Amino acid sequence: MRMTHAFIPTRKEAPSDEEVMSHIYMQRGGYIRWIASGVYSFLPLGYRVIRKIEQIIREEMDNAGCQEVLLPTVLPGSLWKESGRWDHYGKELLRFTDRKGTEYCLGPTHEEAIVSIVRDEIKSYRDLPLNLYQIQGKFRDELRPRAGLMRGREFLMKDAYSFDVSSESAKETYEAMRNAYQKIFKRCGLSFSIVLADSGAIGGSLSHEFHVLAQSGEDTLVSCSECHYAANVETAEIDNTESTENVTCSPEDLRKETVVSKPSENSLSKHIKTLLYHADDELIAVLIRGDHDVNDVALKDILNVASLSVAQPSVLKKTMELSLDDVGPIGLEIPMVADRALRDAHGMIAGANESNQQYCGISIDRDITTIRTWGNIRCAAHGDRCGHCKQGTFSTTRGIEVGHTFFLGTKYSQPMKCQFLNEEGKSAPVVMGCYGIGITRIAAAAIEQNHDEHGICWPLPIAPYQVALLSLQPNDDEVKATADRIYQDLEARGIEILYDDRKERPGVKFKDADLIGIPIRITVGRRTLDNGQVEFKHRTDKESCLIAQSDIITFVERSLETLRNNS
RNA sequence: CGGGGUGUAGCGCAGCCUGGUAGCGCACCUGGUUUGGGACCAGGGAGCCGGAGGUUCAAAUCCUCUCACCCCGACCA
Repeated sequence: MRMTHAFIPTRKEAPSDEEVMSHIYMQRGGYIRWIASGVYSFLPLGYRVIRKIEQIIREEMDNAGCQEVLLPTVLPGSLWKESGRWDHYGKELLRFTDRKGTEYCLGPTHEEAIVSIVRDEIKSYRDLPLNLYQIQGKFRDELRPRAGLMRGREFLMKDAYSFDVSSESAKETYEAMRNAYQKIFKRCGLSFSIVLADSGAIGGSLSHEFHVLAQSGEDTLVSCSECHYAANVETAEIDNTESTENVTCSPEDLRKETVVSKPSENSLSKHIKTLLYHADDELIAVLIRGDHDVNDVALKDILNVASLSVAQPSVLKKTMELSLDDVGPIGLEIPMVADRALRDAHGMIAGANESNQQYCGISIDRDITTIRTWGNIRCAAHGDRCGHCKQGTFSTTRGIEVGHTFFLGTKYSQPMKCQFLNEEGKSAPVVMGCYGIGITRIAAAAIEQNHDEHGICWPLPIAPYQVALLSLQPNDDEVKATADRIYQDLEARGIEILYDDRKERPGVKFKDADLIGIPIRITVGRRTLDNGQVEFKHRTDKESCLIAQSDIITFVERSLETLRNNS
C-alpha cells in the first residue's frame, strides 16, 4: 500500500486526559477513532490488525473441530427471560423495545441464542459432540468504560459453545479448547499466562483465564514458586493453616489515641481495616488486615448471600454519623466477619468509632469478642503460601484478560431444555462449555506489552503490515526508482508492505513509521544510495544496518523467516 | 453511583478570576526557500466559545439548570 493512497490519519498530539498507551498510540497512529463513550471505529490500519487476529483464531478454531456461525446482535427479551438472566444480568444488558413494545437486548454474550438453535436440532447422542463459534460485536453497557479498547462497551469477541453427551467428553472438549487457546495467543506473538479463575456471571464449575502479561493490566495474578499453580488473586487458594506471624509479637495494653497521620505503606499490616457491606440488605462489618484486599467472591460464599455490595460513605454518615476512616470493630454493634490472617493478632490498630480517634494495642481475641464468622476472605497477595502445594510462595504479576474458558455443565441446557436421547433412549441435558476471546482487547493488550516512547512495536503475526518502506527523497529519480522497485519486488513475493512515498520531509516519515510500529523498516535515501545501499532496521533495534540494494529482497525474506520462527 | 476535571476552528490548547473586536500552535489552501528524526518566510480559509434560561447597554467570561466526555474509586469480566 502506498501511503499517498492510504487513509492513515496520524496525529502529533494526544488528548492530555488519556493515559493508556495502547489507546493513545492507536488514536495517534490512525488505527481507531472514538465515536461515543466506550465505542470506537476501526480505520484501515486498525481493521487490518483485527483481521490478522481473527484469521489466527479461525484457523485454530477450525483445527479444533469448531464450525463458524454468525448469530444476531439484537436478541429477543423472551429468550433471556427463559434462562433467567433478563432479571439477573443487570444493567450491563442494554435493553430496548421495538415499535410494538416487544422487549429486546443487545447481546453481551450468546449462550441463550446458541442454545435456542441447538436444542431444536439436537435429537440424538449421534448428533454430538458439537462445537460452534462466531466472531461478532458484543455490547455491554459498562458503568465506566475506560482505557480505550481495553474496556469498551462495544467490542469484538470470538465466542464458542460446545455441546457434549457427558461430563467426561465435555472435559475432553474443554481441554482441546484450552490447547487451541494456547496456540492462538502464542501465534499472536504475545507473552501470556493461564490461570484458574472465578466463573462469575457466566457460571459453571471450572474456568481458566488467559492473560497477556503487562504492567498496566487490570488484574493481579499469583503464581507459585514451587508447583506451577497460577490463579487470579480472587480465586487463589492461600495456605494459612499454620500462620505464625501474628503470635510472635506479645500482647500490649489497649489504649485510645488521637490519629496523627495516615498509616504508612509499611505499617499497614498492623492496622485492621473495617469495611461495611450490605449483604442481602443486612449491614455487616468485614475485618481485614490493612495490607490485604477483600475477595468479594469468597466473602459472598462464606456469608452465603445472593447480593453483596460495599456500603456507600453517604449511608454510613447518615446512619452512624461516622466517616469511613473512623470505623473500627470495638464497640461496633453489627455482625462481623473477620479474615483468618487476623487470627491471634496482637498490637493491632483500628478506628475507635469517634472522629480522629483510634485504638492501639488491640489483641483480637481479648478485645473483639463479637466476631460471627472467621474465613479466608481476602485476595491472595505477594508472599502468601501456596494453598495448592503448601510449599511455595506466591509472586504477583499484572495481566490483561484476553480469553476465558468456562466448563458450564448443564447450567443453561437444564433450564432451557437442551436435551438429547442417549443410547438407552433416555432424555438427558447436554453438557456445555463456552469459550471467549476479546479480539479488540488483544489488539490493545499487544500494544500494552509491546511499545516504547516512540510508538507501537507490533509482534509480526498481528502487525498491519510486515514491512515499512521509506523513500526519503521521492523527488530524486534514482531514489524513487529504487524504492518503487523494492516495493514491487516485495509485493510480488506476497509480503505486506506499507510504502511511504509521500512528499514529506524525512523526519515526518521516521516519526510516523515508529508510531505505526511495523516490525521491519527499509529506508531508501540519497545518502546511502551512492554506495548502492539501503538501510534495514527492526522496529525494536536501536540502529539500522546497511544492505546492498541488490540483496535487500532476500535479506528481508530471511529476516521475516527468523521473526516467524522466534515467535 | 460517589469524588475530581474538561467542553472555545479538524487536532492540541490559552482567554474566564477582573464582562467590551475570539486568540495561539499543529493541520489545511496559495506562493517561495528548504530537504536524513515532526523545516522556514509571506499570504489565506476555517468558530451558534456543549445546550437552555437568567443578570446586564453589553456574556466565552457572572448566576441557575442541563447535556456530554475524561480521570480516580465502586461495579463489572
